[in-house]
Amino acid sequence: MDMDKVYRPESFEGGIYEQWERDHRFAPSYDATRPAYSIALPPPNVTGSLHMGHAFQQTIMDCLIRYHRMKGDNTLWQCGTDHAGIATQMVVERKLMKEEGKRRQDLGREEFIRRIWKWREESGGTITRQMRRLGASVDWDRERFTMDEGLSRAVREVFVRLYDEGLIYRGKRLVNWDPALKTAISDLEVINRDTQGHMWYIRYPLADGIKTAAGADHLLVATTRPETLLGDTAVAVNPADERFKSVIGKDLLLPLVGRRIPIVADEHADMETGTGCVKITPAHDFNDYQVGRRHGLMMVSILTEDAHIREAGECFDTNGQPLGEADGRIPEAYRGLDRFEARDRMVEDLKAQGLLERIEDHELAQPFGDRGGVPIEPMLTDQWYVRASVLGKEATAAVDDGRIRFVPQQYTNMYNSWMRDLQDWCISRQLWWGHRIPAWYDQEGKVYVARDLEELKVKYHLGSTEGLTQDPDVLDTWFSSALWTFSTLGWPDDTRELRMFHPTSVLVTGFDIIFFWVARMIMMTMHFMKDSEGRPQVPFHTVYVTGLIRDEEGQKMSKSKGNVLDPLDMIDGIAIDPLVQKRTANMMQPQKAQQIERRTRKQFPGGIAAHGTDALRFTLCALASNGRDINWDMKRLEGYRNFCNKFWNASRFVLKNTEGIDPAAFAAPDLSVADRFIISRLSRAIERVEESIAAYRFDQVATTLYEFIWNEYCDWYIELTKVTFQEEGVSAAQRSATAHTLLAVLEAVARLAHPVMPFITEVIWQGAAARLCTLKDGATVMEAAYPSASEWARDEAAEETVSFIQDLVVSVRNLRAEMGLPPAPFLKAIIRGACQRDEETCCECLPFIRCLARIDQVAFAKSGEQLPPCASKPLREYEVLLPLEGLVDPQDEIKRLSALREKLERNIKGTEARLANEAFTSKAPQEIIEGARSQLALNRTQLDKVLAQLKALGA
RNA sequence: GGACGUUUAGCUCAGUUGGUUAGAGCAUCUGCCUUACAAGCAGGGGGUCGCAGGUCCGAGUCCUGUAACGUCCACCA
Repeated sequence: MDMDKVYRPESFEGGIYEQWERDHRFAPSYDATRPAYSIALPPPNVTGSLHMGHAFQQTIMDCLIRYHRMKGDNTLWQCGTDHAGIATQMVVERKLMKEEGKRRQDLGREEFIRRIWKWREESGGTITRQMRRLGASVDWDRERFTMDEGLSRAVREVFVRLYDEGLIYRGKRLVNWDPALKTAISDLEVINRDTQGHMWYIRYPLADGIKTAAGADHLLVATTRPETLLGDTAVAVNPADERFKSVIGKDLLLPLVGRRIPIVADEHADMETGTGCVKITPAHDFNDYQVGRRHGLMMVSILTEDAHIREAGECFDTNGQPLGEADGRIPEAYRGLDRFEARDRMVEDLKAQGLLERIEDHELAQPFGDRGGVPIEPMLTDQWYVRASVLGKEATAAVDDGRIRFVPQQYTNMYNSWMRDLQDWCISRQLWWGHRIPAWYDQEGKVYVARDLEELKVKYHLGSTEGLTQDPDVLDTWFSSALWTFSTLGWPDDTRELRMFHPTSVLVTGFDIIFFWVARMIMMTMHFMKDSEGRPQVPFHTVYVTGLIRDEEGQKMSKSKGNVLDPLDMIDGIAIDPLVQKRTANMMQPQKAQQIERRTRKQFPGGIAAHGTDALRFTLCALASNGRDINWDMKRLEGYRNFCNKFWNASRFVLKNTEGIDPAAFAAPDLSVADRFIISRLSRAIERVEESIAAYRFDQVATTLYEFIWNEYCDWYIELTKVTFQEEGVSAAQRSATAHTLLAVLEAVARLAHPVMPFITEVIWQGAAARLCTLKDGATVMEAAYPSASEWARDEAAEETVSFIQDLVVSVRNLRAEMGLPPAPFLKAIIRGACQRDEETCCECLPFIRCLARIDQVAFAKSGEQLPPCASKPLREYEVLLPLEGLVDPQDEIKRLSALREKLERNIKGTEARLANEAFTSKAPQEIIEGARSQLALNRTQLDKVLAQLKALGA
C-alpha cells in the first residue's frame, strides 16, 4: 500500500477491518494445546448506539484480546447484545405513539412484541456497525442476543431449576412500584433524589375520650406523605416513651376516614425524631410494613397501579391473604384522584377540620424510578423473587478468597458492602418485552413451573394443560444477562466452547453495574457452573473496572446537558451543523436546545475533525489510569492523532531509505552503535509494555509506545541513521545493517503497538515485512507473533555511548540557543578535561556528533588549559566549549554562567549538609550515600570549571 | 450518618517498595519551512505536590487530623 505524505486514517481503516472480518480472523484457534483466553463482552442494548463508555471499555478489551491472540493463545471475544427490557419497550412505545398515536394496549401483546422484533431488525445493527468502526475484533460468527432461542432456553432452565430448589419463590410483598411504567422494579432501579418537600403535622384524635399524660386528646403525627393516611392501620410510639405509655393499646380515630386504629409500641418509633408518634401504613412504606408484620396489623392498599386512589382499600393480613370483609373504606371525595391531587385535597380538609397543626419545609430523599422518572410507590403485589441471600454466600466467598479479583482493588469494598446484606431480588416485571416467566396457573391459582407445557404435564401428572394460563410477567433483563458468560457458550449443553473458554479471563466494565450485573453474574454462575471436581466455577477471574468518561469540565455526559461526544464523530469527524442537530434533536426538555446550540458552536466552531480510530483508541488507553474517571480532552486526542502522523511519516522515511536493501546481506558485526542502541531500547520497551498489560495499566502501555516511537526511534535513531546513510566512508555492509535494523525495529514496533492501534500498524507492518521479505501471502499483523523482549539484544554499552552522544549534542544545542546563535551554521567545538575513554568515544562517534550538533570540528583541551573566550557548559566530568569569536557579548555569557554557578553552589551546600549529618551517613543505605558523594564531587568539579571560565572572561 | 476516591505546572494527568535537583502532553515564549513529518524540528520559562501536625537521616509517597470537590450505600415519621 502506498503511503500518503499525510496520515489519512479514513482512507484505509474501514477497508482493513472488512478484510479481517471477511477472512474470519477474529475467531478463536480452538487449539486446545494453547492457553485459552476469553472475554465476554458486556452486551450493549440492541437498539442502542455506541457512546464513549463503550468505546473506552471495548478499546481495552480489544487491546487485551489482540495481545493474547498474538501471543498465540486460543482467544475468544464473545459478543452479543441485550434485549434491555424496559428501555427497548419504552423506545418502541414512544415511537408507536408518535407515529400512530397508539398505546401498546391498542395493539395487543402479540402484535406489540412483533413490532419490537421488527424495530430490532431495523435499528439493531447500529451498535454492531459502530463496534466494527472501532476495530473491535469480536467473533461475529458467535454473536448472541439475550432473547434468541439458545439463551432463552438457558433462562428457562435456570428459572425452573432455581424454583425446584426453592431458590425462586412467589409472594405478595411490598415492592418498588413504578406508576409510570406500571411495573415492579428492583431496589437498584430506585434512585433517591434530594427534593424539597414538606412535613405535615396531623392530629389523630384519641378514641373513647382518652387523654395522654400531658392531657391531650390526640396524638400529633408528623408525615411527609399525608395521602397515605388512608391506608394507616396503627400509630406507633416507642415503648419507653413516658409521654405515651398510658395510651399504648388504646385506639385512635383515623382522621378523614373515621376508622379505629390502635396505638402500638414499637422500637421503630424514635423518641427523638418528629413528634415521637409514627403513623403506620404497612401497604405503602417499607418500615411500616415491618412494623405491621410485628404487630399483626392489617395492610390496606389504597393505590391503583398508576398511583391513583382506589375506590376502596384492598385489605390483607400480614401474610398477604385477602381479608374480604375488612374495613378499607375510602371517603368518596378522594376516590380516583391522582396521589398528589389527593394529598392537596386531604391537607385542605384536615386544615378545615382543625386537625392540621402545622406544615414545615422539609428536605427529603424521594425515591424515583430510574427509567420512568416519577416517584416510585411501595405497593403490595404478587412478584417472583430470587433468594439472593442464599446465592450470595458463594459469591461473597469467591471475592474474599481471591478467586475473583477486582482491579482497582477498592471496588472490592463496594462489592462486599453490598453483598453483606443482600435483599432478595425481585425478578418479575409487568412488561411485555422480555423472557416470559415459565409458570402457569390453574383456575384455583395453583402454580405450575416447568420448561414447557410438555414437561409440565409429566412433572405435575396432568392429563391436559387446558385451562392453564401462563404468568403474564417477564423477567428482569438482568436475569438473562446474569447468565451471559455461560449461556453464550452453549449452556445447558456441555459444549466444547464451555469447556475451553469458561471461566472467562476478565470482565471489563463500569462500576455502575457492579451490583446490577457483576454481582448477580457471580451468583448465578457459581450456582450452575461447576469445575471437573464439582466446585463452583467463577464467571471470570478478574473484574477490571473502568472509570466514567466525562466532558472537559468533569460533567457527566448526558443528552439533557447536550455535552455528549459520539466516539464515531471523533473517528470520522462531523461538521458543526449536523453536530448541533444531533445534540438538540429529540430532547426531553426542548427549551434547553438554544443554550446547547450556543455552547456547541462555541466549543466546536469548525465541527470536529476526523482523527481516526487509532488515535481515539490510543487516547482512551493513555487516559485509562487506574480506574479513575476521565475528563475528556480533545487536545489530547489531537496530540495522539499527531503521534499517528509521526509514526506514519517515520515509516515512510524508513521504507523510502531501505529500497533495494538485501535482507540476506545483513550481518550482526556490521551493526552501528546506533543500531545496537535502538535494538536494546526496543527490548526494554517490549518488556515494559508487557508488564503494563499484565497490570492493566494501559496508560503506561501508551506512554511506553509513545516515548519509544517518538523520542527514541524518531528523534534519535532515525536522525542517527541519516548519518550512516549520508556519511562517506561507510561500507555498504554497514549501510545494509542499518537499513535492516530500521526495518526490523519498525516491523517489531508495529506488532508491539498493534493491540492499541490496530489499523496504522497493519499498514506499517505490511510495508516493513514486505521490504524484509518476510511477508507471506495474506498475512496480517493481527496474527503475527507478539514481539518478545528476549529476541532483541540488550547492549548497555551501546546505550551508554548513545547517551554520551545525546548529552553532547544537547549541550551544544543548548549553548547555541542560550547564546542566541542560529541553529544552522556549523561551529567549532572544544571539549576540555575529558578522560581518555570519553575522548575515544567522542572520536568514534564524531560523524554522529558533527551531524546532529552541527559541529564541523572538535578539538580537545586539557583540564585547566587556557582558551580564547568561549561559551562553556559543564557536562559530566568535562566541559563543552564554543568559541565566542565575537559572536556573543561576553557579558551575556558571564550572566549565564553566574546563574549556573549559583545553582551549583546551592546544590553543593545542600549535599554537603546532608553528608555532614551523622544520622544520615550512619543510617542511609550505602548506595544512597555513595550517590550523594559522587554527586557532590561532580558538582564541585563543575563549579570549578564555571569559576575558571568566569575568571577567563574577566568577571 | 457510614464507606471510598480525588486534590502535583495555566489545563489534562503520570509519579512503582520513602532516596539526589518532582515528570509528560497540551498551552505559552524564542529560533527554525534542515528533501519522513509545520499534525513538524531545536530550545526556554513555569510547581513551597490542598492545609496542619507527626514518624524518619530523608516524605509528593507512610501515619493522624482537617478542608474542598466527587462517588457509592443507608436513613430521614
